Amino acid sequence: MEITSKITTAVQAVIDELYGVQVPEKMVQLQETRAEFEGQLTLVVFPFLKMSKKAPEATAQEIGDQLVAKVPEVISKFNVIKGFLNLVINPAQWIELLESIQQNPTFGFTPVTEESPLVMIEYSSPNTNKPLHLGHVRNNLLGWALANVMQANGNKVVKTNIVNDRGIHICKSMLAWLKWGNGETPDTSGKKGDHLIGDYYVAFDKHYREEVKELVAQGMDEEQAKQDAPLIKEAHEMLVKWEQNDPEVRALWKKMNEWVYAGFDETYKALGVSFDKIYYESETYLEGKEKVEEGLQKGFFYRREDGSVWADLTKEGLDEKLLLRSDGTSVYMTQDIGTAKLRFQDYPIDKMIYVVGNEQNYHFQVLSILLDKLGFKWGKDLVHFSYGMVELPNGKMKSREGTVVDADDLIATMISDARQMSADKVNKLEGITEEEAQEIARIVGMGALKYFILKVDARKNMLFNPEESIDFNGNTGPFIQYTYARIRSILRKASPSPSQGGVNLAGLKLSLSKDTELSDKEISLIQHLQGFQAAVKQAGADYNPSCIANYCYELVKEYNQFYHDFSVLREEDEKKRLFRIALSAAVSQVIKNGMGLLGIEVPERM
RNA sequence: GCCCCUGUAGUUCAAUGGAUAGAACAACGGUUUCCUAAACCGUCGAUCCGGGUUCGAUUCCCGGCGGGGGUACCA
Repeated sequence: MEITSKITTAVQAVIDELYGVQVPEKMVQLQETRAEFEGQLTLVVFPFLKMSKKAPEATAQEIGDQLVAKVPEVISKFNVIKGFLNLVINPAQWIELLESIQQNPTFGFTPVTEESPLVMIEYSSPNTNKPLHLGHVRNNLLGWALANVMQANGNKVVKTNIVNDRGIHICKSMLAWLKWGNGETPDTSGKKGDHLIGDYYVAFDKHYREEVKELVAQGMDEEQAKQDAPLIKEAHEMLVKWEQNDPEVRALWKKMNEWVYAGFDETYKALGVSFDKIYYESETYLEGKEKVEEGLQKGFFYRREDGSVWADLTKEGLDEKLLLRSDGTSVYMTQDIGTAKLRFQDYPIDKMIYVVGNEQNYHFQVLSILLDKLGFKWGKDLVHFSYGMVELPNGKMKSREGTVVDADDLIATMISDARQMSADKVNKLEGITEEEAQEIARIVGMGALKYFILKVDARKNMLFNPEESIDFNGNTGPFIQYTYARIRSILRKASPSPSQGGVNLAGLKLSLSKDTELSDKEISLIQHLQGFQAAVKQAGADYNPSCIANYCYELVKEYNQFYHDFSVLREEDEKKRLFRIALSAAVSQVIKNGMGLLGIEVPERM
């Protein structure tokens, strides 16, 4: 049992004995003691003053006395500062804790069992008319990390993606390609499929705006011109043909979407994300219509004179919401209902999490109510993991204004920057092959990008300045990766024989002496290691992967100080040396697992 | 108009209602015969404004001001 929870229980017992009150666990606030005071754990005694009817200092004193008397882990050197009781823990306890961490490769994780609830996480959900940009990158990284975090908290996780593969936007690209493409393909052009299609989407928009401009010049009202421009009319005709299953349009649609998927797959692979089940809007939107009709029959919704179908949510404090247009075609909401239906058929979902930007907050508020009405048991408690936008120094990213940060470009830049960075440090990695150097650059470059995004609280908007490249120093992914690589280097030297577990020390049993003398820094490190459990739990409870990033950073900072001030392999006292090797091994293991939750790899050397 | 989110050093980010609000970047200064200096140490520097609740407020509540988003036939 970990130390903090042991002490918590002890405090509850002491309060009961002293004051005859059974306090809830939450009232026992144990925090890490600040560095300037002696001790490792601090009890905040203010909540107990009403029971003790004594001054903070006196209350702290008597609780401290009782703890020392009752709990062997607490030694007598406790001190009281105002309302804070600083406890000193028996060093042997820390060594025991370290051993248990080091021998448990899944330390901090709750195992998934047959009985675990099933959580489905939807993320990514791209449109197939343009390549992925930085906003998608944030979505994908968050979705992936969140899935890992949920699994680490003992949930069965199904990762899913709903691809928006139909609609007017696709028709625009198709039309432009027909008009100006000359049969160009990814192969003939050498372009990635999603970029090729994106270029035609841009081309459509360019010509379309020219047409509108001309019509306005001829005296037409701008709104009217936007509707009457020949190109947009043609695109609409194409959409109608698509819905009518026109073979030619469908064939073209299929071909172009395949190009896009091939492009997306490359980007997904580079990002290191994947899905267990992919849904396509073209296959779900009709299901949504059915479900809406069903709701209409049951009287949840109503039809207006023009034929459109609506949900009245004024009782819930919201507005009325359109579910089917007057021409019978479906809207965004209809599709989400249809997708939900299919998902529910496919999986016994206990909880559904949608990773979608915060501009959709209202949409998901409504969706939750509608799904609940339609009888989805998880509808009411669906989680909209609502993340903030990535902003550029000049504001939002806008495709039309050409201010998007392309995902593929960014990835390539990060990797080549990382390569450059390590090339500047020539003496370090001598003897490695070109492939190894490139692989390290990939790991480090992606680590920098991923950490940059994931360390920020997902709910908040974040800023990305393309002028300033993402850092490799300071509070960054490479900082953490570097610490890992240094530890692995130590471990290789400590135990060079593969049969001893030269590369993987996790399974190696180092028998540590309980009476090894420990420094404050070493105890503090063990304490930080223990904190991994809490970080994982909090990340799960709050749906907040940034907890893990912040945790890793704190741990690594602590270790780097230790590394600087103490020698591991050159320590002459064997007890201490073994202890420090074990401590380093445990830190590297927790770094690897923590970064793994974020989808960030760690290199053996860099 | 109405609804939601948000406001912390020059900049980018932290802080379950707890001790003197932490980091990083930038700036300036220091550390290498020593396990990887992508490291370590130091200096400078911040809670938008006004009330309230509390032993204690960056955190919770109310009112301003600033920023972002949504708002019924776009997704």
